[in-house]
Amino acid sequence: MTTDTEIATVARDAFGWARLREGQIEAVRAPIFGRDVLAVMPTGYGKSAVYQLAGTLLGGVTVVVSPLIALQDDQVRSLREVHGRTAVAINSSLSDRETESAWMEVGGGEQCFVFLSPEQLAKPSVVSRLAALGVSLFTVDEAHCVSSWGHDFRPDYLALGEIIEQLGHPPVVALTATGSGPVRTDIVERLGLRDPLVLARGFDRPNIRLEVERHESEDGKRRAVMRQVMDATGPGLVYVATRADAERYADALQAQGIRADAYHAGLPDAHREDVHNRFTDGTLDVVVATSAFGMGIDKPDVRFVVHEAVTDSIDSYYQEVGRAGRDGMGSLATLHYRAEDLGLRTFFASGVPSKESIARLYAAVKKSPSISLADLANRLDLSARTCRGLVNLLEEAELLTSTTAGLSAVGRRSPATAARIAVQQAEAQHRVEKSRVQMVRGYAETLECRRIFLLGYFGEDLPSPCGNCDTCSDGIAYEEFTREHRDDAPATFAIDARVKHTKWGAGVVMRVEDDRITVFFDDEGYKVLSVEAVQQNRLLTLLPA
DNA sequence: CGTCGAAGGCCTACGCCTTCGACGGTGCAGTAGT
Repeated sequence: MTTDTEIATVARDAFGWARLREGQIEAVRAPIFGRDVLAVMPTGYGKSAVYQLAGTLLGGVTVVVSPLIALQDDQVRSLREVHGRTAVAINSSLSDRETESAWMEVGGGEQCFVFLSPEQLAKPSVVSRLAALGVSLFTVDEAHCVSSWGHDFRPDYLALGEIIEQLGHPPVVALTATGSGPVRTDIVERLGLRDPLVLARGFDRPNIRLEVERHESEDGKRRAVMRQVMDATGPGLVYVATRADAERYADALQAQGIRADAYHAGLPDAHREDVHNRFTDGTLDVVVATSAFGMGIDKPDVRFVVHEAVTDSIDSYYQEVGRAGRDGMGSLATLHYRAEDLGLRTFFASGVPSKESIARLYAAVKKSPSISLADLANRLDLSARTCRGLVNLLEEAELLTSTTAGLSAVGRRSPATAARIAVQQAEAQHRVEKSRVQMVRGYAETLECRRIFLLGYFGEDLPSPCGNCDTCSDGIAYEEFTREHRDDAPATFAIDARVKHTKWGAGVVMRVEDDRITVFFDDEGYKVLSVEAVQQNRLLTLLPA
């Protein structure tokens, strides 16, 4: 185990870390031996150390793809100032001269970390520069963004797999703090990871108490949220669904003498930074935020995370909840649940592009094979982003391929047919997203132990009710648990089994209970089936793995 | 899909109700204009 010794030596000598966790060592070892790795580890576990050590050991250029410039700057500062490494972030905040000097530093011969956004990597000039230098390690930080943002919001995320190939597929390290089975599969597929080592560590956060409070009226919910935050002690986060709500609650809390402030993407950068800093240094107690507040927060003593509304998925919910109690001390996560709030999330999960726009784009590509994305956008008078989104959709529907040479159509279809297929593809994606919202409903309405439900969603089995959630405290969770673990439960499908449904096609068994079985279907998303119906009507057949 | 605010109706004056339309999240990059 020479390598483990080397890893430990570099950790100590170059970074000053006396001890590494077992998961970190395993994750570093993989790329050293040329193997891709997907590491799912909570913030604070030491994910950054994985690429920092692997990059140092491998030497040469380590690319780190990171979604936020602020995050990149933090990492660069830490690498340079604390650890004395060579590191640069290249993005639009740099002048032309600064960009050149940063590239000079990358090519300077020493081992170097280069932080880039996916948008930077979408530029051929950036990729060819990297290809000329040679890349030893390719890191994707916050890798769940590939899955959640790729389709429409930040489409350049979907091109990363192709970029990795263009760079000769150096070892890839993908890092994220969250990810259910389907999200992990999605990350592996989109990045084109080869036989990756998949590591998941430290999902259970037993010190966070889980609660759900149901509300009938909007007013009742508002009062309950206000009351809870006013009575709470210690720093905390309140997650809301809209910017207007963030400001409304922040104002109301301030009026009650609470040191609270709002945080959302509509506020000036300087103000956002100020809120972040005040929360970190303890002069601000409560941040009322949209989902914009999150990545990059590393405050150990957050005592509560209150959700004023549901999130778009359990993945997002657990990630936001995970910002509580990093110090291991008792903390509280409360979801204030109103069924009506699911509507907004379902709305965000809708919106299919028009058949006309797709047909036009497909026709244009057929007419000019090998057209570049930029030329295509120009010709159709679309924004680069809209164009990229449509191209991604067509690529996912296998109607277009994108190579270094440009775009070209696959097969010989009429624009109308292509549009019909692409719309079906988009609708399938939306069904999947809506089913993710429905799983949040499932969590909010479950009678069983909340933690068993959450960890089960992430593929981890908790052997007995946790004793630290509302359903456990009420005793309901134990009744459910006993009922579901009767000895006479009929044998069904195993977790992770690949199955085929008579109507919904192929899927993977996510969860098996006494009377229900949860399957994630490729084109439908999550579906909860009754075991009785499955058996009587032979709805599911086992597929070879 | 649901909520909120504006506008309009009611019909006697101020406020209450209904109806209708707008709006809702996440960030990069690059450009226009000071």
